[in-house]
Amino acid sequence: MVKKQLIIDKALELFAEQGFEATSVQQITEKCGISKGAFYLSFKSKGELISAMIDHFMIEITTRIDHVVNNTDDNVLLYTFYYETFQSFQKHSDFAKVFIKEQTHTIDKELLLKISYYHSLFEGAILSIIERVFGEKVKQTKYDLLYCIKSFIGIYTELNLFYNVPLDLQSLAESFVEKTNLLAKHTTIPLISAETVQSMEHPLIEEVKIEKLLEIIEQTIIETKEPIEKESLVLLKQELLEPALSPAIIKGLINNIRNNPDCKWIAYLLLHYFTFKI
Amino acid sequence: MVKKQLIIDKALELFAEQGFEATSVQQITEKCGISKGAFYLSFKSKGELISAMIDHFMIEITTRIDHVVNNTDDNVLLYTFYYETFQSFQKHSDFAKVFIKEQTHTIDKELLLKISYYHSLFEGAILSIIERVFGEKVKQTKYDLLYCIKSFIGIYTELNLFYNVPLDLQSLAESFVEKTNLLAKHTTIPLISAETVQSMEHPLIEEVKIEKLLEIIEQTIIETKEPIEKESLVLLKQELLEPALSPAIIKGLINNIRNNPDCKWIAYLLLHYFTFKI
DNA sequence: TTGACAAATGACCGACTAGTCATCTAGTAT
DNA sequence: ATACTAGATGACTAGTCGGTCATTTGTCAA
Repeated sequence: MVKKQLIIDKALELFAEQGFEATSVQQITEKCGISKGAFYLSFKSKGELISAMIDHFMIEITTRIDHVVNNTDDNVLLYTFYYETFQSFQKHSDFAKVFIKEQTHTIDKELLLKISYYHSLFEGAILSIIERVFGEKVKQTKYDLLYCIKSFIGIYTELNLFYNVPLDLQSLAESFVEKTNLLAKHTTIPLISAETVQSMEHPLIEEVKIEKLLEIIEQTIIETKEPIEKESLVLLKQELLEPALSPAIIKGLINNIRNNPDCKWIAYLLLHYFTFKI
Repeated sequence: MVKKQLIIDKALELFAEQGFEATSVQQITEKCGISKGAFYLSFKSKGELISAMIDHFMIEITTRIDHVVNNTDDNVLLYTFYYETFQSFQKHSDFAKVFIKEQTHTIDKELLLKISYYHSLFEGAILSIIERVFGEKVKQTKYDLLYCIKSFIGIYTELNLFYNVPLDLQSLAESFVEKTNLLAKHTTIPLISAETVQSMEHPLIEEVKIEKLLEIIEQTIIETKEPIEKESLVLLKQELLEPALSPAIIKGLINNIRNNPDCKWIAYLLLHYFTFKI
């Protein structure tokens, strides 16, 4: 669907300037050079466009960071994480702007749920990095670190996306690594405990259930042309229903699909599903 | 004007939930139990209400933090600053929510200017604290520190205002003081230089000019009943036009007016005007 | 050339918005 | 009792919004 992508692209430009609410469907269709009716042939509603847009970019960003982090040595992990995150945000800067602006501003409950889902994935990634890099040493202060890392990324966001400050991403990442290490090594007064995090009024995030996963896979099997991807998906679906294959084979099958844009989200979900399982 | 205050209070509740745009004048008047017409007797427009609201609370918060900071020893300055800031935000939590949510979201240029004006006052306060506490030692990294302190406050904001996490403000402030000291003492890789800050695309903030100051003072002289305040204002106005009095007398006159709610903003502006001058 | 079908259009709908203004009301002074 | 006035009202205007749908257009095969 090339039309869908056109609408997402043009709408994103407008959203970045004006926000969701202030941007009308009319403005979007004018920028696309299509009629208002044509918009509703691609999306059921304005909300569905926003939802699709968030999925599109967050899948892109999440899978990329995840892949890089999973294939990096512990000693440069923190640096790589910062660097790749900044890279991702820079690449999709319009989207990043919108996402940050709207996260506190949206009223729509389903959208909020979606946003907090991706946020929790991001937090999970940071926590696993903290555990890999610092381990037991930061047992008391790992949530402190989590929030500090998040707010360091926030500094980058503010400077780069909202004030257009030219920044060297490498020295930026280095600087944040230094700060993170300092805080990890010397912090004695914990700020946020595990209980504090528990007590937070998080919106209930639906676990990615196996049924949902199967549904996505089936849909993709139908749409995919490539035979290797198709067969891999069929086998992986079989594995979800009836575990039989060895970890190496599973890993291989996931690797078969992870470079296909239509499959990378499935690859991400399956990877996390099986690592948790095994 | 008790009606004006009623509208500000009720509107703030709605803004905190829904934001400026999503809240209609109708909703506000319904919540106040007044007619739509009555709203426009108190405010020229919806925008003027928002503007007045921001002034009302930011003057409150700014003057309070400024006063506390100016009357605190260097050795507990950082702690006191964090603590008082959190206190202020907690006290005006609805406003804080709105202010944070809307700062990236507003399109209205005049409003943006107002918001960045108060932001720059806040940044100025933090910078002067950094200089007092750490002095020359953080020459290279003082802007790093500025942004870290700002983002620490952002952590508090996120936890307390948006996730309603119960927090002990004292240990929170202690924890942030420790983190700030760590970063100040050991950071070797600067992130943000003075040039970086210069290059930021700040909206042009109008200096508070002497004419504007005189205007506000004259207006307040007319409105004020208290004879001491009135006379102090008259003398201070004279001093602005023709410097004659000694610093001690000026300080005394400012002290005369700074506890009066209608005058505290003038007190703040004059204090900064004269310390810069002398 | 015709018929069939999908793609695209934009006039239209009901619901909402900020802001206005002729009208009304309650309190005071004479 | 009368006249005046400041405050309050809500129907109203002019406009925007998201979304719909009867109609038109373009593209095929027969």
